[in-house]
Amino acid sequence: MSRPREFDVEEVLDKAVETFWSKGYEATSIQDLVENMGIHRGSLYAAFGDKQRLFLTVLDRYRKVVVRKLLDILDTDASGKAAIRHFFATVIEHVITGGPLRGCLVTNSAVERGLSDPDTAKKVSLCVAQLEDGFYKALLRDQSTCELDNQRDLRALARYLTCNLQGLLVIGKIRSDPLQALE
Amino acid sequence: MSRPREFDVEEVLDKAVETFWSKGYEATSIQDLVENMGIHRGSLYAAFGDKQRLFLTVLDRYRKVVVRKLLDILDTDASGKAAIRHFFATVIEHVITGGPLRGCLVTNSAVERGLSDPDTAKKVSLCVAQLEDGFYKALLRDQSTCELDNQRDLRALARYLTCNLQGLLVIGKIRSDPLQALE
DNA sequence: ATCATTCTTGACTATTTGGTCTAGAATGTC
DNA sequence: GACATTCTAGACCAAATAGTCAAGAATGAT
Repeated sequence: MSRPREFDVEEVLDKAVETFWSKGYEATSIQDLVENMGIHRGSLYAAFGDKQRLFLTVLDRYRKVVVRKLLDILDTDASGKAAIRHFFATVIEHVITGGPLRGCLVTNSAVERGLSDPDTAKKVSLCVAQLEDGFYKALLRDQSTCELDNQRDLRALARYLTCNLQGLLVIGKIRSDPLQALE
Repeated sequence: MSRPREFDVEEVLDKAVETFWSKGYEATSIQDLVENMGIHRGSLYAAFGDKQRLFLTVLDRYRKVVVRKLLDILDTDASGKAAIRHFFATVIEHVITGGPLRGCLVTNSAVERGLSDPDTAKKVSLCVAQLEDGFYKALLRDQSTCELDNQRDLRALARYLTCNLQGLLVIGKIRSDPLQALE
């Protein structure tokens, strides 16, 4: 009935993820997005709305792709301890090899925009809550197999791990040699 | 010999600290600074140079005032454990009562500008290194009084605490109820 | 093949950005 | 009090910003 889009939405969205991830929200101009996404201004606005809406869509995409992949590591048959160990090893690998120390889009967005934009804050909170829940469920497995003391407050432990994760992602942006930051 | 400044440099610098702290580098316009610092455009440029140089000066000021105050907590006669406990209690209090969840200027700057501006990265690294060293020295006290096992790698422990601090500051920006984030 | 639809394209606009400059006022020294 | 100096004040500028729009091209349904 009409002319179809010439670009793949998810494909260019991934380019937008990369751009915001590397530069942050404020430092990314529409021009940057146009160039990196490889589509023209008009198409961008037609397909994704304004910068703010695109950014929120980008956050969703990041959660569905990057965060999801991490959550899958925790959601396994292995022991919680092993899963959590694997999780952090992957994050560190991710931070190290993810090109120029760009950290994590969620963490970056929390710090840069969490205060000024409630919509961003909400999406960031969702990601963080999902991670915390992933830790919690992993810990629960260990408690059910008596690998973990029944008295331990798993919610507190999960929050503790989430906090450590955020710290690691910040340190990862500071230290050029991330191995130094490890232990 | 010449007309003296009508404003106190440190006083208006503190206003600049507040502004960058609350809004971040990119989101802060010269106009914001002019309004918040209460001096006029020309005076601002004459006294502090351009935006980038002002920001670096602001980082120094923050380190000398805010970070210094925190370091003093660690540098005490009390046991390392007590000092570190006091330290984190203060940080949390600081994050909670510091107005609208603005976190820590160093952490914020690390995330927002660490990648794109080497000068900022350097100043951020200095702050983080100072904090790590503060932890290290506190731990060293406990090792000398045999409160802490001689076998422990204090440098690793200090880095671990530094990482936790960063995580706490990020979580503090996300959670509207910081007590939730505590344990 | 025609037509309605929706795409792409790039020029366009109003606003805001960081930064400069000139004019005039206030000061300390002589 | 006169002068050199350095302040304040705010108009000014070029460039970049986010976002719009109109014209033409490509498509699918008929």
